[in-house]
Amino acid sequence: MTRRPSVSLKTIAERAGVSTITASRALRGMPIVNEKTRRQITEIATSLGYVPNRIASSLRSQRSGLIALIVPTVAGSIFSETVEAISRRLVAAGYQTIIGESTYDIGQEQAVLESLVQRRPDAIIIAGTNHTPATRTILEALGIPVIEIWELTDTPVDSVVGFSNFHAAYDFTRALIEKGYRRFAMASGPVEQENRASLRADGHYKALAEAGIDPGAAIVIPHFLGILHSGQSLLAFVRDHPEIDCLFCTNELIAIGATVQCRRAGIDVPGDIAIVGFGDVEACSIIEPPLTTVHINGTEMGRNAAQLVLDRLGGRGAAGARIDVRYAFRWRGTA
Amino acid sequence: MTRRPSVSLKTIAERAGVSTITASRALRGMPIVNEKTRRQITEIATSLGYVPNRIASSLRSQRSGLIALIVPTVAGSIFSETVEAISRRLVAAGYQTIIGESTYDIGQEQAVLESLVQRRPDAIIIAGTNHTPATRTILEALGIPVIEIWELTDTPVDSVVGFSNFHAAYDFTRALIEKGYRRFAMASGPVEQENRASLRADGHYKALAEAGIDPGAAIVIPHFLGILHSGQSLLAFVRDHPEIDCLFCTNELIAIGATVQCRRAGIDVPGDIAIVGFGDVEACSIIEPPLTTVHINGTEMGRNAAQLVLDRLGGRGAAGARIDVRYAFRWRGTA
DNA sequence: TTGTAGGCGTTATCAA
DNA sequence: TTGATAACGCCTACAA
Repeated sequence: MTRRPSVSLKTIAERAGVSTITASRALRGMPIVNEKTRRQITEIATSLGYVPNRIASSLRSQRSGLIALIVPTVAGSIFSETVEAISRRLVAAGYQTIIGESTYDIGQEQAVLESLVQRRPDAIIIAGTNHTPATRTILEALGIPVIEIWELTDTPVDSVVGFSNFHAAYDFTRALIEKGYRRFAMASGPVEQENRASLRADGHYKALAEAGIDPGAAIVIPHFLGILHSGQSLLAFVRDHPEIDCLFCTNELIAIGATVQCRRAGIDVPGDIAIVGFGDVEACSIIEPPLTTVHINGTEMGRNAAQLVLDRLGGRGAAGARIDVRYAFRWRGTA
Repeated sequence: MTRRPSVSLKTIAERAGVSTITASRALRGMPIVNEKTRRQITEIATSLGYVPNRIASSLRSQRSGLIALIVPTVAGSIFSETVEAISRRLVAAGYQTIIGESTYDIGQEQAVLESLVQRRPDAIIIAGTNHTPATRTILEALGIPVIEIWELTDTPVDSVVGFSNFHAAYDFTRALIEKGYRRFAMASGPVEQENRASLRADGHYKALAEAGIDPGAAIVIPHFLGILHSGQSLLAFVRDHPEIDCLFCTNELIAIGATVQCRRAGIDVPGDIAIVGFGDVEACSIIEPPLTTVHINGTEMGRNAAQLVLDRLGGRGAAGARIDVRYAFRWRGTA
């Protein structure tokens, strides 16, 4: 670990006999620099192992090259497709994403935002459309592109890329009713703060109410419980409610856990009980039987969000964009 | 999007009738500041919506509060446990991780490193111990803590937290031989650059050679193919090699794909063929039958790596740490 | 307990 | 095509 006397533009400029600004221009590939000069400067920079200081650059240019991304969690694969898609595209354009986790809590979301904002990101991508008033104030005051994702709204802070969780659940439930299911129960993550789980629950219940069907029992599964542990709770729940013919889960991890544990306990899915999820991570397709669920295109959301950011930062496009990536039902083996 | 005339320490200091350095000290909670003064400054800062500029702070203090983390990919859940554990711990200590993806390529790893290093991270955590010479040079010249993870080595750049991929595969294969398997084949991701797949393959083959067992056929599955697609290739491979009694996979995703597709094709696992994986993502436990595999503790690696970083940055601990998180066999249903 | 002076490394701006 | 100057916002070092 050699503590190298760090080489800066000044060092290079001195050796090349030019001013620092010329060295800067040369290394940034600005065309106004004489080719011979540039070559010489580049060579010196290389031989000295020069590493540009993006911190200084950010401070002076007022552009950090950072994009803040806030999601509930990066664990568990639900959001990781989106995160991956966003990072890939932004990295290709020379940006670095900095990720914050709200842990499904808008208070924590605000704390995370306040922390990320100190690094002066050039844009923000944030999951969800329901935030604390303070969060909204901050987002609006920032004066940078803000893209909300994983939901739609008519009153975004700026732009939004997502789908209607409410309508997806509503439509899906209607389709299930049409299939003949009548005795529903719901399994969900914590329903609060107008989060995705609550919007999905609302859509589900609305469809049931319209059809005059009893909402049935409900069970709440804590976040981060793990698929098989969730499944154990759900198995107990299902056993306590033998009348259920369709267990509606507001996320796919819960549904996978329920399916696997019911099967292992000798309950026939979908024979004895149908189980459906919401969201379509890869694990949905590998269990037996594969899960019937609502497919959400996390990658497409990520790509669109990143593209919006790039457009805005490139001076193209305006605030107020609204992209609906829709959803699709995957009728597989569990219903 | 109000373009607020940004409020800096200077603004606050002026309103409070103190110098900027006093405002700085007050807001950083330095105890030497008079309590009354601090309260006043804090109030002004809050009312003005002051957001500290970490870029300026980083530049002046020479500490960015950034930890660079380089992994092959964050998709696919293999490394996400580790990433998650690292981020959680570092965030709690006030650091932000910036992630780079090497896409399983040491050339790309170098490119990513060169990019991240421009942001002057306070430490680096990097997966793997085999790097390009240039990468190693850069890491050594940086003069900051460097933690290599997901492998062990006697010649780390600095410190290392991992396990021996070679020995894990070697031991696992010996255990499989003891179980009675004799006709092996191997399925692996690209084997190159002394990566984890190649180290695991080496360990496997060494154990076979010592037992005088034929290495058998081998198939390479490209990265990022997807579990079920990989499984299709593997199903075809298995059908072409009916003599195999144990398919040794160098990662668990491949093994899951093989198991699922074989089962669906009516091949009995483990009756007709045993299938084993390496690594233990959650998906291993939800398939039928659940996968026999080598359990790797990604979370523990992450926690340890993060802790090493914090110790070093806190002035505790020294370079040269070596933490072996070991591995364990999980005998489940596929072998 | 508070303040002065200056610089971290880069780039915007204006001038030549 | 190149350069001089200054400034981005903060914090280190030293002084009072």
